[in-house]
Amino acid sequence: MSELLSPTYTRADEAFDCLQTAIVKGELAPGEKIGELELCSRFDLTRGPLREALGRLESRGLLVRRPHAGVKVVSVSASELMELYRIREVMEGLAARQAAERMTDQEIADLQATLDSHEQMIDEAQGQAYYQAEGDYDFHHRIATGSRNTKLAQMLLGDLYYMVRMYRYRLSTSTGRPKRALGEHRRIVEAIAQRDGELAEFLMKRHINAARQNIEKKIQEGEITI
Amino acid sequence: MSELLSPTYTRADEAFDCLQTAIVKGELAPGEKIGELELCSRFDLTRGPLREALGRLESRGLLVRRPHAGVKVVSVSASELMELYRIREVMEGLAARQAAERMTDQEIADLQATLDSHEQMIDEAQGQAYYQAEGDYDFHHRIATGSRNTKLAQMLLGDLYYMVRMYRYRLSTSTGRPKRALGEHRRIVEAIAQRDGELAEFLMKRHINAARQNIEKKIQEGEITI
DNA sequence: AGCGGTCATATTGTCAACAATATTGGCTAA
DNA sequence: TTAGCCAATATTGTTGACAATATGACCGCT
Repeated sequence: MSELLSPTYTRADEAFDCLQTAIVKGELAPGEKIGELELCSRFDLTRGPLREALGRLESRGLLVRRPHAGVKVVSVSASELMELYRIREVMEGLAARQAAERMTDQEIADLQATLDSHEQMIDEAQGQAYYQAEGDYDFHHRIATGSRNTKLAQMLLGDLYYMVRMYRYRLSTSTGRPKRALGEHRRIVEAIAQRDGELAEFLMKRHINAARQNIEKKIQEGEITI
Repeated sequence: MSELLSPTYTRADEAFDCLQTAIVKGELAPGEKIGELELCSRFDLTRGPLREALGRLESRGLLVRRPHAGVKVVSVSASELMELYRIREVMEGLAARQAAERMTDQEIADLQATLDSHEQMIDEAQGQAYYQAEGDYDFHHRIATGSRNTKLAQMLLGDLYYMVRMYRYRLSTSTGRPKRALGEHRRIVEAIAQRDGELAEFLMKRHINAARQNIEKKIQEGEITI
């Protein structure tokens, strides 16, 4: 974790980042009860900053605390994961619409460039899953910030994406349809480039809906289990 | 603040609630730099729990902290308030749709009953603004929880509503259109009662959009200032 | 007079000891 | 043998003191 990004990076920030990535990467198993002192020794922290970080993480819904009883990583059911995608659908739809209205030409050009590099990675077919997952994350990240809607970006980047990524890591599965997803990305960017917010919203909603159905199918077929 | 609601109500919880309501009610002015020790003496707390609460509040976007520099209540511009309504539009639209699919008949009956009592309060015309504001909050609150979408309800009740209410208090203005809003509420509940999720979503989005336009107009006319 | 640098101060960040409470194991009695 | 209760223990919640840093004033220089 880069201690040098911000000139003043407090221990609490460090604790927050460490715990968040640990939870997302599955190093802290969901449902597992975990003690404060154990966390302290593990991440070389003291309890003060740790507790402050725990408060933040609880507020974001990544873990739950019961007074005097300890803290455990939140465990979300398959149906709850589907609910997350429903939320993403409407919120990212809005983000796409506002991005179409507000992104600069430069940002749109950059976005198209990243799609090109994503395509190249997929064609080279090495480490597909990883690159596709990161590429997908990168794409949605840019749309969210491009919406110029501070709170919207904050909610997407700070809340939803971390929970979704948590499952990406645990399932260690990308969408499983990289080419198709890339095509959908391209059409969304096209709509944004044409400043057609309504179309961008529609396409984004359909894109996320497709991803949700894809995962739902896999769960029902028993390919993946939560 | 009721210390008896939860059997174990920690100081940090107390601090969190106190500060949140103080911010929402405008007792802590936006932009105002405020010291920790001042907050401690004001709410009779010690710095440990206070800092934990500050972390939570920062995570929720109600205040910002700069290391070694202090904490100040977030100040949101008029345009940012409008952005909040855009988010509400899509999220509460989703909530209404899912509520139509999932609320129990009993819950729907209760919802209709609350609308009746709201109507009565408005007709009696005493303390219109207050009751209408509370009634409106109550209505949207029930829809959010009725969606059975945990994360959605959490984001609406825990994040957005507090920020919106913050402005309600500061402007000390309800929507200014109680009768009309009540009629819109009724039509939404009708759609929910008929289990017509699509219609409920449409009506809810239009309802919030109307509220947004109403506030936007008032701001442009200079009736209210932020 | 205006500007830059330095230092004192006050405030925040951090830490370690103390108090309060939930859990767990054992014990007793039915 | 099992159910319920009680106490010991370990963990969390809280507190006050210590260290580090940003702010603001003062002074000297240009």
